[in-house]
Parts: sequence; C-alpha cells; structure tokens
Amino acid sequence: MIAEADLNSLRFAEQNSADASRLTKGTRTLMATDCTSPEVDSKWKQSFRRRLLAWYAKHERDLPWRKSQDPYRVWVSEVMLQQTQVETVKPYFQRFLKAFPTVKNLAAAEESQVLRLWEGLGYYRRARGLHAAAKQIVAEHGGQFPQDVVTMQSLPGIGRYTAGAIASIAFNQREPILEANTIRLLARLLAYPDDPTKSAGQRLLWATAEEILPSTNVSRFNQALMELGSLVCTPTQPKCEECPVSRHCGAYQNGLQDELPRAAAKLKFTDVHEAAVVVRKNGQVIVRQCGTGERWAGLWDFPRFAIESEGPLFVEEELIKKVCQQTGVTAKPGALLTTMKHGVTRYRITLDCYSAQFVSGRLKRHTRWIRPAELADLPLSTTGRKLANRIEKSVSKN
DNA sequence: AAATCGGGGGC
DNA sequence: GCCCCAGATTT
Repeated sequence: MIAEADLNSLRFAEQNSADASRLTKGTRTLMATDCTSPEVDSKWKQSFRRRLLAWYAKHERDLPWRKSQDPYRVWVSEVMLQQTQVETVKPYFQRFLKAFPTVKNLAAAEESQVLRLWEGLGYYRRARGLHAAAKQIVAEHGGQFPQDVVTMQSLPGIGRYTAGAIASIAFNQREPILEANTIRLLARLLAYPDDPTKSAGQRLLWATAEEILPSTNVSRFNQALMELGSLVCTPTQPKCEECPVSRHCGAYQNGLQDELPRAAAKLKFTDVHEAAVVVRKNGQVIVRQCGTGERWAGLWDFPRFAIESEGPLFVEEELIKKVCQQTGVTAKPGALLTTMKHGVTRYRITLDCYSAQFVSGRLKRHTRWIRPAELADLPLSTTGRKLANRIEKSVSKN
C-alpha cells in the first residue's frame, strides 16, 4: 500500500485544477503551460495515438455491434452497455436487433414487447427511454438518427457519454467519450491521485479525453481506448507489460498502477425485508403492472411490498392488509414458497414468497388474473420471473 | 454533489 | 461476500 503522501508527492497533485494540457510522463510534464514547445506535446499525442491504434488493429474483439457503423445499432448497443458488461449484453443485443432491425420497427413496437426483450438486463428505464426515443426520432427526424451531440442528448437515455460514443463510433466525429474503462485508463495515464469519478476528476478526464483525440479515425480511436481499458488496463492486475502506451503512463512510470485509480467511497447497504404473494383462484394468479414512478415501471409483478412486522402472526396480518391495499382482494396466506436474497441498488433485500388463497373482493386497476403459463408473455423482474417459473412447475406437477 | 436505478459475473 | 460494469437522471 502506497501512502497518501506518496501519491500526493506526484507532480500531478500540484496541478489539481482541471488542466488537461498537462499530461505527465514520469515526473516530467510533457505539456507544461509555460515553456514546453507545442511540438513536444504534439509528438506525445501522436505517439500515443499511433501506438494505441496499432494495438487495436491486432486486438479488436469481434463484437456483434461492430458489424457495421449503423447509428441505430451503435445506439442500441451503447444503451445496453450502460453499467452492463459486454458479455452480458451480447445475447440481448442479438435478440433485440432480430426483433427490431431498424429504428422504425422499434418505434412501432409495443412497450411491453420491448421490456420483455430487456428482461434480466436491469435498469429498465433504459428500455422505456430507447422506445420513447425511437418514436421521437421517427416523429421529429423522419426516422433518421440525428448526427449532432446536442440533438442526441435531447433524446431520453442519451447523456454525454452515449452521445459522444454514437457521434464518434457511428459518424466518426471528433467527440470525446468517458466511461468506466477510460476513466480508469486516463486516471492511470495521468496518475490522477483522487477518486476520478468525483466532479473534479470528471472535469479533468473529459478534458483529457478531448485533448488526446486524433482528427481522423476517431471511431477506432475511442473504441481502442475502451478496448485497452477493458483488456489490458484492468481494475486489478493491469497487464502493463502488454500495454502499448505504458511509456506514456504516469501510474506505470511511478509504479502506481496497482494503487490507482483511487477507489470511490463505498456506499452502505440497507437491509430490507419484503414479501411477494401468489394469490390463487381457479388456477389463476394475480399480477399487477408497476406504474410510472415506481421501481420496475411498466413491468408486471406479483403483489409485493415491504414487511415491517416480526413474528409469523403479525406478518400474516400484514400480508393480508397489504395484499388488499395493493390489489383490492382479500386473500388468506398459506405456505412460504421460497426465500430469495437479491440487491436493488443500495438495498439488500430478503424476499419471502408466499402462496395465498383468494377469499373475496374485486381487483383494482392495473391488476389482473392470469394463468401461470401466460406469464411467459409479460415482462417481469428477475425475481418475479423466478417465482413465476416456480409456480408453473408446481402447477404442472399437480 | 449526492442519490437512485438492477442484476450478473469474477474472485 | 465484495467489487465492478461502454451512465443517465433526478433531487
């Protein structure tokens, strides 16, 4: 472990103002504001670009969204890749593009179908935004994907990164990107001593991402940055001996590659106890569609709520009351079917799944009876799907 | 500036 | 268990 004093002793620490024109190599500043000739930093950048692109020519992965530069494909892939790993996205991307090959197909789709294909990817707001944006592109841009980043960022789900990614990757525009891989890579390159995800670091790294861009080949350059971050400049045990730009890297030159970037503060989890209830009547069960503003908006779910009370009797009472509140129906809770533990952002949830028998009452809006087999057509949350599969099994056994 | 939104995979 | 992931949006 390197002491904080060592990190702060880096030349970089003195330059914490957002000045991306100071790219460090070792302890020397290559782009000093005062006396360095423009040629030096120009050479540094040229060398960096050339080595990066040469490396990428050898190591570029064959990813499904790289088969063309169709902005629609790039867009869908970038949205799916937000906070989601490449390997996870691959099969979703293939299915999605098969179902909706063009922006017009997507715009014409039912939202439930879009969500069904998104099921399991998480952050379902992305799917709703993608669908809404597709409609907007058809309505306002004649089905043609907009080419400038400002217009792109007016579309739901497209922020600074995604706009820069589409503009550069699909249209080869000189627009910077900054995301998980390149935050890590650039933070090491600059030997940035603080948490690079905080606002000061973000300002600096965005400026750096812009500064190092070539004037041509931006599409490949930005992808190469991410690829290098993903394959070589990894979070732990970076493969610096394989890195084409280790000679440009402040962290490596100072032996700090295992210490940087500095980790973000850990967020604390809150334990929550929830229940989901399978209310049965005549071989059907109750599901409800989550409304706007709720978690999982647009998805369907079993009656589900937080459990406040302790002890089986009190819990049963609470189940009855909250099922009625949510569905309008009175039901008698039965067996505990299963318990699942899962995480939703900052919550650690213990989910108890109960069976219950319909007693009386009529369903509220956005709530319906359904045969378990038909649940296959509805978008559910991951835990909802697991529970649904369990029900179908027990039905087919009986 | 900080909180919120999910879920899977790696170690 | 904990860390991490081709971030965006709201407060």
